Order: sequence, then C-alpha cells, then structure tokens
Amino acid sequence: MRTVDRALGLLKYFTVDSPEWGLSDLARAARMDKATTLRMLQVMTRHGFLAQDAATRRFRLGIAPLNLARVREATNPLTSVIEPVMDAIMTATNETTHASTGIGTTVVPIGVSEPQRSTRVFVDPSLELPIHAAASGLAYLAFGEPSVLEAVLADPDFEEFTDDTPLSRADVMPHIEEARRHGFSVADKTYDDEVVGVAAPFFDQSGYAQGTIAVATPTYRMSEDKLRETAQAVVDGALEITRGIGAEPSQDYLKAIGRTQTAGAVA
Amino acid sequence: MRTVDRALGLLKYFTVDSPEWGLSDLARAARMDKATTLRMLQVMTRHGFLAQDAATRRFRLGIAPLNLARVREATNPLTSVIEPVMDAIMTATNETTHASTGIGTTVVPIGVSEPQRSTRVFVDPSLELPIHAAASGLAYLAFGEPSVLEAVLADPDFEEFTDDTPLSRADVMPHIEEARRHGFSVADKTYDDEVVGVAAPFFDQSGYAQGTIAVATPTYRMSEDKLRETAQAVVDGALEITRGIGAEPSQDYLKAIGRTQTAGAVA
DNA sequence: GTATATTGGTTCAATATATGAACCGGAATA
DNA sequence: TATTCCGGTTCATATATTGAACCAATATAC
Repeated sequence: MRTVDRALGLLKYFTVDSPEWGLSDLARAARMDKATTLRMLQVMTRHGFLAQDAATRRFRLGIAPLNLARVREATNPLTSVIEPVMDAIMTATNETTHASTGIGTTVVPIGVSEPQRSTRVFVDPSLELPIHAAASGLAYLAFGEPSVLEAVLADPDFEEFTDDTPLSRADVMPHIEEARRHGFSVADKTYDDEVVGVAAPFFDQSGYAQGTIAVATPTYRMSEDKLRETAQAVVDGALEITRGIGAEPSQDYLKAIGRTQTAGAVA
Repeated sequence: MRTVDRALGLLKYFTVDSPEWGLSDLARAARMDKATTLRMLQVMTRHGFLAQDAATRRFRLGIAPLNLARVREATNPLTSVIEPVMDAIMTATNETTHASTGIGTTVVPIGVSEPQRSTRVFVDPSLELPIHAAASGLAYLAFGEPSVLEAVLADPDFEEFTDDTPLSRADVMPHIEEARRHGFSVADKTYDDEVVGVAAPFFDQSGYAQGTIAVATPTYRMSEDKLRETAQAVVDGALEITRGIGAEPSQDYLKAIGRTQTAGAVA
C-alpha cells in the first residue's frame, strides 16, 4: 500500500499558495521519481482528484473532492454546523476565528471567519498548521487520540518559528497539560510573535477530539480579560459544535471546563 | 498504479444512499479481497479520506475532501460561480435544477437547487448520473473530449431505465448529434418515464465541456413552449458559468446556439 | 542565434510490492 | 449449543511498481 500512501501524499502539495504543479517540480518536492510521480498524477487525474491544464501541462486539484465533500456533508454535516458557530465567535470576539480538523498527525483548517476591521490576523485557509506551535494543534494533541500525541512526541522534528516555539517533548508537554487542565489551549507567541491563539477541541463519536475552533488575536490587543472572554467563547462554541454533530465531549473534558453532567456541583 | 486506481475506486461506493460500509460488505461490492480492501481503507483513513467508526468499525467519508475542496474553491472557484446561476435558473423555470461535472467517463452532480412546490423532480445529490440516459450525460458527451465519447460508445454496457433508454451506439448518436446541433440536450423519458431533462454544457480552459447544468421537469408539465424556455435558460446559464470560471465556449458551441462572436450575423 | 539545460513524457529489466487463501477469535444469529 | 457472520492477520506467491536512461520539444543562457 505504499503506492497508495505516496500517491495520496502528493495531494498535500496542492495548497492555496501553490495550487499548480508541473511534473518535475512536484517530483522534486516530493523526492520521488518523475516516472512514478507522473503515473500517480495520471491515475488521480483519471479519478478527478486532479486536473491537468491542457496548455501548460500543469496539474491542479480536480472536482472529485467537491463531490466527496458534498456527500459527506449531506450525510454527516460538519461545515454547516461549524460555520454559524465560527461566525458567532468571530462577532463576539471581533477577531479572526478558524476551525481545523486533525488528520492523523496533522491539523488542517476547514474554515476561516474574519472580522471587518483594519488589523486582524490572517490565517491561510489551506496551509497545514504546526501541530506543536499553533493553539489548534496543542488542543488537538491534548484531547485527541493518545497515539497521535505519542507519534508526534516520538519524532520531535519541530520547526522553530519564534523564541517561544516549543521544540522538545519537555517544551510541549506543559502546554498539553495546561490545555487538559483548562479545556482550551493558548499559543502565546509560539507560532508568531505578534499573535496569541486560543483554541478548544470539538469531539466526534469516538470521544476524542476531531478538530478545534480557535481565535487568533494580535498580541498587542490581548489582555487578561480578553483572554478569559476568548477562552469562554471558543469553549462554548466547541461544545456547541460537538453536540451539533451528534457527539458528546469526553468526561475529562467536561470536568476540565467545570461542567460535569453527572456531578450536580454547579446546580 | 493499479493499486492506486482500485483504492480511489473504492471511494465511489460512499454515496448519500450508502454513506457507511463495513469491510466485508465493501469488499464484496467491489469484488476485491478483504485483506486488500482493508489495507486500502486503512491508508485512505490515515490520509483523512475516510474515517472509521470506533464502535461499529464501519467506514465513512473523512474530512480530507473538505479541505481539498476548499483549496480548489479558493484558487479556482466553481461551486461559488455555479450556485447563483443554478438558483436563477431554478427560479426562472420553477423546476429542479442541478449542475454536474464530468470525471472521465462518469458524470456526477455537484449541486442541486429545488423549487418550493409540491411536485418536483428529486435528484439524488450524490448518485452518479447515467451518461447515456441523462440529459447531463448526453450534453457532456456531445461537447466533452472526443476520447470520452469514444470510450463510452466502445463499451456500450448501458443500463435500461425505460422503453426509450438508448442502448447502443446507434441509439445514442442521434441524441449527441441533436445536442451538437442545438447546443443543449434533451432526455425525454430516457432515464425516467416521468421526467424530461434539458442540459447545456459549460466549458473549461481546454475548450471541452467540463460539466453541465440541467433542469429536470415532470413530463406532464412539459410543453413545447416550456421546453423552449427551459433550453434558453440552461444555455444562458451555462454560458454565464463558462465565463464566470474564466473560460470560453468552443466555436462549435457558439455556432450551435447562434452566437458566434466573430460573425456579426445577429447584430 | 547557437548551445545548454529543463521540461513532460516513455521504455523495460530488476525487484520491491501487493495480493489473497487460509486462518484467528469474537459476536451475532439460528 | 452450533453455525455463520464479522473485522482483522499471516505469509508464500506472483504481479505490479519502480527508476535510470532515453526522447523530443521548449525555454533559458550566452
């Protein structure tokens, strides 16, 4: 199955930043043989995952994903549940809000909602997020399948974005533990010196985090009060999403945010 | 590349009607060995194209297609161009309107817009359309890449839906020629005894049809006048889509609908 | 305006890879 | 209680993938 694995891996190279690839370029980027790459691209093109420009011979994403996305959304809505929540959080915080889902050991955005103000954080709607440095990644690791956290920590080949980027297991774990304690993660200048990210996980039927919803605030605008409000907003929003897709958060999570159903402590 | 081909082929089984598959079931349906099927499903799951329910062990579509669809839409909008046009045609005709795109020798829906009236045609938003019997299929064959038409006609293994379903090359070609003459296709009871479909192709940069936009009308409601109006609506809509995605229709097509740019006959 | 490098694409022998029958243990079903 | 189904695993076999060398066509460099 190595072939299938590598072929699917090629799709990751098609992003908003580089939506088109020539054969040689892509083969080089993926460190694969040209002949092999071409054959894979052709098969995926035949299935509609890619399309080849007749003139330039370059490849770009095809329409098959659109169709699959529609089927998934029809039977198992996610985007339609997330969007209104994301918009509500954006309005409440007046900051860029984005949703991501974890796929294996990576975290990819599935939606962005931006406020109408002159200064705001820009989130590339297609670029993979650094799982060790972005708030979304940390929240996903904290509440996702334990094997994912283990896999990520086992090979800590972490890119350094700022002075505060966690670079080792010892750097990352405190963030994870903090997220587990509070029910949300904070990425204060770990990914970008000028940005504070706050993220909370939403869950699927498995009881592990499927993705996260996060708010990205310019550092200079962040305060203790604002952090509290933002955290509240993402935690509430994430809960709403979890329930909107017919799932329940883990007990651990409910405890962390102080809303255990069983214990009537709050009542 | 047979492996990749078969693995991607498995994704076709995930439709709105059967969004979930158990291993044995799917292997049987795809006529593949269980072990092979499982390995493919696992790889695709790892890449996020599928997700496995932890409890039932059944597979359903994952979130990776959502992400790819977003990237494609961000760099190469199609859905966002099609939707308003589709809605306008639906409003004008007051009938179910749907858009499809061709992928190789198949035609799959990418959008449906339904009128608010008690009787209307229902189009399953995920089921593949019969290329030989649906108006969309015929329009796609008429104006798509010639090799696609050849491939389809070479192996006329056509399902018979009604007494009027074209079943051979000799049955299909007149429909194709008619579509080429008029710039739109008509599927009068060829797919469903109670439905008349009218479809027009939209084009991509290659100059061949990328997909179609179609209106499905209950037979009893169809008249000569209504057919004329419907055809006009889909042809205009398809043109709008073609230009909306930055492409131009083929000269053949412009001639068929009597709007050659060069010849100022109409002016 | 000629030479060089790079492009997309093809070929074929070597071999790494996918395959599937038989097999598990467990859970429904009969 | 016996049988049939399920998801998943194993390992020898054979098939499909691989990639270096090659091609013609363009783009780039000089």
